[in-house]
Amino acid sequence: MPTRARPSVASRKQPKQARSTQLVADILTAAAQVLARDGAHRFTTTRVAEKAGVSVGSLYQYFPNKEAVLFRLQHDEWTATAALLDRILSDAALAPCDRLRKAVREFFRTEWEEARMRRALGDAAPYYRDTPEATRHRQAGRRALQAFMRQAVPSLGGARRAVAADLIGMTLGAVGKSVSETAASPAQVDRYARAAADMLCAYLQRLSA
Amino acid sequence: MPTRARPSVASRKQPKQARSTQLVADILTAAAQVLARDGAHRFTTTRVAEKAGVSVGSLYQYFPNKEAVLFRLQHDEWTATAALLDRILSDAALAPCDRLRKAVREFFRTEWEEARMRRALGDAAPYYRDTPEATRHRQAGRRALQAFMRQAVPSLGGARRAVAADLIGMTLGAVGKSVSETAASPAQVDRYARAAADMLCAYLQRLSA
DNA sequence: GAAAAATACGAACAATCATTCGCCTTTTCC
DNA sequence: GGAAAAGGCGAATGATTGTTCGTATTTTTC
Repeated sequence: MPTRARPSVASRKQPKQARSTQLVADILTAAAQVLARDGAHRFTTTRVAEKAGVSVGSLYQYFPNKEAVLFRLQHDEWTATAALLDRILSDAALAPCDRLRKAVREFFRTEWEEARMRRALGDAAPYYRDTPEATRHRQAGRRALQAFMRQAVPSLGGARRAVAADLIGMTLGAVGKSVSETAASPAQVDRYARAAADMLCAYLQRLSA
Repeated sequence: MPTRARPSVASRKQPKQARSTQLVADILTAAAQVLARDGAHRFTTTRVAEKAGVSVGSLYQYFPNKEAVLFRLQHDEWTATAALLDRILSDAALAPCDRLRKAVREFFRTEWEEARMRRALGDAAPYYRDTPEATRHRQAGRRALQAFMRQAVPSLGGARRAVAADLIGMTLGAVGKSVSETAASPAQVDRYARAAADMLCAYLQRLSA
């Protein structure tokens, strides 16, 4: 696995014509399929290009390196997940605890549905984990959860609230990952989601008391 | 990264003389150092052998492949962690909740102290994750936690108790990992440990109610 | 002390992969 | 319609790595 200079994971150049836009889309679709089918271990640019019906050279015209493809996939996942959680957690029509319930359930479900690709993306994390873009995503997630916590436990001091928000975020992400790798059926996913929600709600109530 | 036939991760042959026993020990020490220093990405048998002051050929006399070295490292970690948690969680002198507190604190601390190697071992998980030995370890962990839960919430039905035990296990492991990768100081580790213990205890009490 | 068993060695082999670059084709723009 | 820009191609390159195997050394056995 040769490692050369790392031009970050930013895009190399923007597609300007319709066919190149399609080409990038094809590459991303193929990348997701290769990741799910062959695993992070066998995720190679050649294989992705082949699956997409495209040449390797073309791939490198829009992605500076392999990491960039993986990061783009993860980026899209993060964006979708962030939108989902943001929508649920800021829904003032529901009590904080109910929002959490709903968030856990929806999140666990989507994680489980794409379990194979998520797992492979997790395995590939070392490739993109430490990029500035990844850090920015994590920060955005933290802020969203802290905003939620301000509504859920307004009486709690800022420092302790921040720790609690981090803990909930970690639990959501980490347990979600565990569940999606462990659970065998949607029913089982829901059982774990219910249990996790019970736990988080119990924690929330203890914090407000 | 060539992948050939996989002779599992079992030992290839047992050292019979003193010098070979020492050689295996040197290899494992070197492996831990290489993992911590260079990361899973650059963990190669050649590098390990070099660091150990030993030839690659010798390494392959006692380990069937690279995975086996990694698995052995993880195996030793698991064994130590299991002993630690078992000891704490079965200490009848403490209330269940206090055992959990102590377990979380101790576990988070040891995770954090070896953060670099743990993270790299986590990155290397795809190499050994699906071996029967790994499954056996996970099963043992589950059983220990279920035994604890029988004492902590005896009134709860078996099925729900099993789900709760799994959830606590996932939370402990997954959040511990997150914390060890995130926390910057022992004080911060303890803050997270306290918060996680609060959460788990609140859950335990809700379950008994 | 000599044959046998165990150990140790490390150059060589066989894959695999990320990435480039010279060349050709298609689209855009005037 | 033709020049220029954008897109597309894929064999070749340069590295790295996991693992083997023939040979040399050390220890054990009798």
